[in-house]
Amino acid sequence: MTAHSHARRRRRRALVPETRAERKQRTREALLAAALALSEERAFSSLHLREVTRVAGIAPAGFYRHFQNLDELGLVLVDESFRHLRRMLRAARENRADHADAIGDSVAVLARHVHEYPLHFRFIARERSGGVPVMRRAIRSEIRLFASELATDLARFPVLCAWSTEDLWMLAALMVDAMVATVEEILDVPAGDPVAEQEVLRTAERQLRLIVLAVPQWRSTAPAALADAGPTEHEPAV
Amino acid sequence: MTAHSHARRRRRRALVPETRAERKQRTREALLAAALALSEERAFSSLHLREVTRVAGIAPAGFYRHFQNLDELGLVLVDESFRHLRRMLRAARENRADHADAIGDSVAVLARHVHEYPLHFRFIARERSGGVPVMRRAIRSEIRLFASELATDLARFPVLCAWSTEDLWMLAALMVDAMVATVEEILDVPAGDPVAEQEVLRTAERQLRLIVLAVPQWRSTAPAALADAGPTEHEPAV
DNA sequence: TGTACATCAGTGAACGCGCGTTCACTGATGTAC
DNA sequence: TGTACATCAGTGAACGCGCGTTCACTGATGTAC
Repeated sequence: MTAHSHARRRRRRALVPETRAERKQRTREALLAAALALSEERAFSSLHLREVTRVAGIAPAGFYRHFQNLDELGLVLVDESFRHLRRMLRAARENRADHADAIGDSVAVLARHVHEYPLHFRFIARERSGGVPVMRRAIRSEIRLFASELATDLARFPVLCAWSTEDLWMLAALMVDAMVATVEEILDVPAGDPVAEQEVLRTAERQLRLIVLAVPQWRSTAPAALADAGPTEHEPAV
Repeated sequence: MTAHSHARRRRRRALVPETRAERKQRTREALLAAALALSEERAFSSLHLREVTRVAGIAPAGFYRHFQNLDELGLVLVDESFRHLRRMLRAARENRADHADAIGDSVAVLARHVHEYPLHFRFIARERSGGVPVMRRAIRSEIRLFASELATDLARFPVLCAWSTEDLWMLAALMVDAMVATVEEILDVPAGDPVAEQEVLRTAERQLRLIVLAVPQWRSTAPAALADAGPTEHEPAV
C-alpha cells in the first residue's frame, strides 16, 4: 500500500476530507475573499492586514504563510478578477456566432457576469483609477488588451474590414469605455431595483447602436489613402 | 480712526501683511493642498490625519481648528475640484459660440484644464469610483449634472432639437463617458511625452466625430412617436 | 494715542489603541520503514 | 499493519511604532476705551 492511499483511507476514517494542501488552499481563498469583501466599501490601499485576517478567521501571523504583504495579495486579486472578465468576453464572443443581435446579447452577457461576480467587478472598477500605481497599471494593461481583442473581432465585419488599424482601435476603445461606464453604473444601482438597472442596460444598448450607426458614414467617400484629413465634411453642424 | 484701519496700519508697520483670518485661511488651504498632493498616489481613504498635517506644516491638533475629520476635508476637495471643472465647461461653452470646430475646441479646452489642475482632476478620477460611498455619490451627482447640462446644450442644435429627452440624455452620457475616459488617459500619459498625449487627444476627437456622424442617422426615417422600437433597421450587420 | 483685556490659531505633551512583524510553539498531517 | 520521526499551517504573546484625539498652554492679533 502506498503512502498516498494510506493517507486517503485515514482521512476517510476520521471524517476529515481535506489534505493539508487543500486546507491551506482554503485558508488562502478565505484571505482573498476577505480582502475582496472589505474593498467593496473602501479602497484596497486603505485595508489593514489584521483586518483581513480577522475577517478570514485566522491569526494575523498566519497571513505570512500565504503572501509576503497585502500588495502581493492585491495583485492576485487583479489576476483572479480578470479571469472572470476574460470568461465573460469568451461567452460574449460565442454568443455572437449564434444570434443576430450582437449588441443586445453582449450587454446582456455583461449584466449577467456583473451580477455573478459583483465583488470582482467592483474591485476592478475601484482600483482601475484608485489603486496604487502598480495595481492600476496591471488593470489598465488588461483593459487595453481587451480593446485590442475587440478591435480584432471588429475587423472581421464586412463594413469594417477596410478600416485602418488606428480607426479600429479608436472604435474599440470607445465601445470599451462605454462598457466600463456601464459596469460602474450597474454597480451603483441600488440593490433590488430591477427597473433602474433595465434603464441602465437600455441606455448602454442604445449607445452602442448609435455608435454602430456611424460606422458606414465614417470616411465613406474619402479613399483610405487620402483619409488623414478626417471626415470633417460629413459632420453635422454640431 | 476705526479699529480696522488701525489694524491695517499696524500690519503695514510691522511688515506682517496678514490678518488673523487671512493666516487661518492660508493654513486651511495648506491642509487642502497637502491632502490633494498626498492623494495623487494613493486613495484618499488611506490618508492619515497626521500625515496631512505633517505635509501642511502644522501640529496634528491644529487640524481640528479647520475640519472635524478627514472626511469633511475630502468633501471640500470635491467641491473645490468641481469649481475648476465647471469653469472649464463654461470656457468650452463660450468657445463654442466663436468657432466652427466645436469638437476640436472642446477637446483642447479639456486638455488645457487638465494640465492646469492635474491634482484636482486626478483626485476626481480616483475618488469617482474609489472613494468611500459619500464621496463617490457627491462626485457622481456632479458628473450627472454635467451630462444634463450638455444635453440641454445639444438640444439647441438643429439636427437634435427634435430628439426626445431620453435620447439627448443617452447621447450626452456617451460623450461624457468618452471625456472621462480621456481625462484618465491624459493623466496616465508619462510626464513630458507630448507625442503620446497628442495621440490620446486625437483619438478622443475622432471618437466624438464618429458619434456625431451617427446623429443624422438615428431614427431618421422613424417618426418620433413610433420610435420606441429603436433604430434596428438602420444598423449595419455588426 | 496708549493701555488693559479678549480672542483664538496653533502647540506640544500625553493618552490609549491597533497596527505590522517576529518568534518560539503546537499539534494535526504526512512519510519512512 | 503499527511506530517513530518530519513537516508545516496556524497560534498567541510580545515588540516598538505611529495613529487619532484631548487638553491646558502660549502668544500674536484684535478690541474697547
